[in-house]
Amino acid sequence: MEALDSLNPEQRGAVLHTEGPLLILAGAGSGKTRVIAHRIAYLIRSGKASPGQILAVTFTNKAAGEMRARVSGLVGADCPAAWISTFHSLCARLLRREAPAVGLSRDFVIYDSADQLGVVKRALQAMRLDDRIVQPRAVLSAISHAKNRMESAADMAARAWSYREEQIAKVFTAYETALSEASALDFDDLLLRTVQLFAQQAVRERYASRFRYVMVDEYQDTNRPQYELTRHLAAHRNLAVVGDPDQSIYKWRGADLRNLLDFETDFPDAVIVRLERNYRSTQVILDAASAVIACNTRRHEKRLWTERLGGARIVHHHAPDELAEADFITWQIGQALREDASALVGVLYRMNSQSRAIEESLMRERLPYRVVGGVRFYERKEVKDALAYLRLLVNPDDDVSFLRIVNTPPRGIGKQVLSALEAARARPVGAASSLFEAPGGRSLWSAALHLLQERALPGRPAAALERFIVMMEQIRVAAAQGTISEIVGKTLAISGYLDHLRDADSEEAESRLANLMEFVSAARERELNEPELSLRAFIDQLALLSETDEGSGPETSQVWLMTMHAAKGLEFPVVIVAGVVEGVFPHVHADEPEELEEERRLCYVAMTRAQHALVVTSTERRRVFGEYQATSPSRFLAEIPADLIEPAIYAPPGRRWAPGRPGSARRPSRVREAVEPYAYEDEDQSAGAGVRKGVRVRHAQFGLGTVVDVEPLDNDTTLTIDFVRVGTKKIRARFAHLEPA
DNA sequence: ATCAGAGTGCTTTTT
DNA sequence: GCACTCTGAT
Repeated sequence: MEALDSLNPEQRGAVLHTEGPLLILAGAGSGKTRVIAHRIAYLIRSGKASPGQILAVTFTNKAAGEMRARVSGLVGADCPAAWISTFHSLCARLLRREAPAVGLSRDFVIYDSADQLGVVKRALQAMRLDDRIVQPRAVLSAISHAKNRMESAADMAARAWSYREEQIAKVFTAYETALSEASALDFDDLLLRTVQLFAQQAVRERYASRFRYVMVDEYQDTNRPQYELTRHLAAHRNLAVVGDPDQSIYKWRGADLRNLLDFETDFPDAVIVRLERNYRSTQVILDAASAVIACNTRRHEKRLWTERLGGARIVHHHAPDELAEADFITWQIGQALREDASALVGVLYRMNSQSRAIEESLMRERLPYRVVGGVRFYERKEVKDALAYLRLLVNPDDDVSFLRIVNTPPRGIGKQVLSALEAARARPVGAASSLFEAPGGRSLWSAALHLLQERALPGRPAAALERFIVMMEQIRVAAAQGTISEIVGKTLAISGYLDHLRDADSEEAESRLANLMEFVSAARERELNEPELSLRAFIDQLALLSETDEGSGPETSQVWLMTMHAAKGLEFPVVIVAGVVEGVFPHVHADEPEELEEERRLCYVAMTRAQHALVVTSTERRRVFGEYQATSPSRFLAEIPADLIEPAIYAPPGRRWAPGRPGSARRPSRVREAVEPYAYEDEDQSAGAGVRKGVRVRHAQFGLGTVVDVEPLDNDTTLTIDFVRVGTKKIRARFAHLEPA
């Protein structure tokens, strides 16, 4: 067990305490992933459990993948038998096995938010409700909230106190009917149905002996169904949960901090381990983040410490607008990369819409970057279309997929046919008439079969519909054998999708074709990694991919753009937090004290992602809905102790638009390229040692100057230099790379 | 059936 | 400023 020597005493305690309930309160950067990995490895190597008896639940699939890799490294072998996954993937897997036990078809599909939105919109139409008064998104969020509280549509109807709420409850009912008729589950259903499954004692006992040791990460962000599921899974009480109350940022999604805070009440004999030593950030970053989070009133005092004393001060830049802000960020990234060609920079923002300006600036400078989240690959139209064919193949009742592709590419099936299908579906239908008839018989697919059988349609539409049905049967035959990538390829060919795009012969079609090829490659890659992967499991995986799992841009890229939420669990040597202004961060919508505290926790999460350097930016004004709006620096900036933050030394490249000459956009000036990189803390500590008042120096960016003041700082020196060209500047000696002149 | 153009409402955060 | 929907022309 020599591997345990590398752990500190608290971490080791958490690893070795295997029997009975354990609560690990892990501060940011305290090595909790390491602890969980070691714990799993320890359970296996000590013979306490076989890999198949271990269940570890993480927040994202990516985190699960990392965990798995770490465990393999420690154990010295792959452990595919160990269940390491997200709550949602776990539930999907369990339900695929046990579906009939809760009256569910094994062929259920998983509806993502776009699919859900489609269902709600159709329900609103059917109910003749104006979607301007009852917005689909609002309905969806009300439904999700209800499900998070484990309330049904009937519960919602019962407690409705306004006309609007009654309407929403009705849509909820219609939504549930639609999903059940399509044999579909939404994300929340995955959890709820699994909880329902585990209400059966036999199931509970079976899995309690199967999963002898259960671990749950990010426990502060679990919601009610996840909590119940955890209790069910850990009936044997060998449960270890890991969390940090200060990093709870998903209350809006139903997360309940009480799950973590009440752990001791739930398990009075729980052992508590506190991990307070931080291995990630410098003291400066930690002190700043701690000062900010300390402004929250409802919280337990916690002291994080590190041996990395000192560190560079946090850099703040206040830009005129979000375009100038983006240019500064690009410049700052250039600095960091020139200093360390292999550095990683995380650019974090409050909302996805902020990425555009930054992306454009990075593109202008040809700096490769990767966007995590936002418009994802698997949300592209063509990829969703391809997926819809596959989903309909697996489950013909999937109405959302049916509607998506029945006339894509165009095959003469329009409004007429569709309303005939809707009408036919509303009527009770006779006995099953085909292999493809679903048991429920109320889906659009079965309605189509009926209309054809009863010759209830005029000739031309009937022929078109029949061609579609025959085509799907052809795809089904073709898909009966071959690998997943081959099935995808055949599907796209037989459906006429590829031909349709080739005929279009436009740039857009070209890129769609490329994306589809990419999709086939992705399928190929997956089937190579996982030879036993079924088409159904493949589809499930894609539905459950999370924001952090996929992103656009090369995996190897050194600049990562993402929301602060998506950054949870990640770390970067350099972190830039953009748009730190009132209204954006904290968001305007966060007006309740509770919500404001959650924003502050988000700020804490963002700041503690940084290892060496933290840069924050704000703006004088920015565009909101295309209109300029004045903005002021966020209150969070004022909460950072003044001695830990300093203004950026940055010479803006001048006006983006030359006055009076519209259209003459100037690229940021060339001067930038001559700028010397700045250093990290492990860089030469003696820099600036020979610099004294009155000495003439040369700075790469500012040129010649005279030192007018020298102030010692933790382990660096602040120099005040009077430059010939740009006037007096305050500069950190270690970063300045000054030359004697 | 499909396209182009006009009009509208909206942006938190995500499994 | 954009993505989405609706409308009317082909």
